[in-house]
Amino acid sequence: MTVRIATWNINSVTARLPKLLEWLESAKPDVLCLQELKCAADAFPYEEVRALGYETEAHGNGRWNGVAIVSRLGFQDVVRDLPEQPGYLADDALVPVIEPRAIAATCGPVRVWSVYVPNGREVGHAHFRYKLDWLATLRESVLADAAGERPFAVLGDFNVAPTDEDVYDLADFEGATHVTPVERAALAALREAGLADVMPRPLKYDRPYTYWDYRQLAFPKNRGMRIDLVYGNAAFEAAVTDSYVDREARKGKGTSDHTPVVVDLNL
DNA sequence: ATGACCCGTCGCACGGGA
Repeated sequence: MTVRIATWNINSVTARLPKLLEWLESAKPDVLCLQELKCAADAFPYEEVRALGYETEAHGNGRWNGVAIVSRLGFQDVVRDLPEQPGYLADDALVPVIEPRAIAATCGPVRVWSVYVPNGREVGHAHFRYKLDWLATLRESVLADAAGERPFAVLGDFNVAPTDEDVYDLADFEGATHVTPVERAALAALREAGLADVMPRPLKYDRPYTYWDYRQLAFPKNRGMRIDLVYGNAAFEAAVTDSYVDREARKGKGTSDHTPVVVDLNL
């Protein structure tokens, strides 16, 4: 069977609902991993998505973060949060908060995690340490599936550009997060656990960027970053027939600042 | 063409995004 899997940081599923429905109808993914829902799980537009033939497992608590898996292949073994997922201790908080940044499910022949890795804010910030801890915990969480025979992938907004080629101008990122050796080492540790970076085709220009800032004409100027990634195990990678970044979804008004990454599989 | 930030919020600016 052919299976189409995609990931999209949608930057508010409420604000993006017309775009989401339009994209589901045109791209027809079998499984779509979403990040940055910015809504509570019970506020997800389940009915509108169901009308197009999809069920949803959502994990969110309101204002920030939030992840979901939308599937027309059903759900088994849904897991919310990474096992041992670290929380974030904000400056004015007494206890760390476990944020809704990860959800896993088996959909038909494939198991996926939809992840929204912490941003890190600034190198040296407590949020940066949180980001590294979070990625290390992600690695521990996927070891068994990564080594398994079943097609498996981690999809989402990793908030790390894996190589210098994955940002429009390295000089603009001097001292910034998303490109540091320690963040990239955390991705390398995921690959060493048995996951491969499934590289998508760009549909225009030479690099498959997935994010362009809203400001300063970043999209028309193609000042982008590749930070939305698909990390698949050997069985997943062997089944890939195509992968591309759907930059069309970034055009016009009322879009997310990220655009979907699509992977086609023959299983 | 894709055009100079956008999201949610007990807001009337601000934190967060990257």
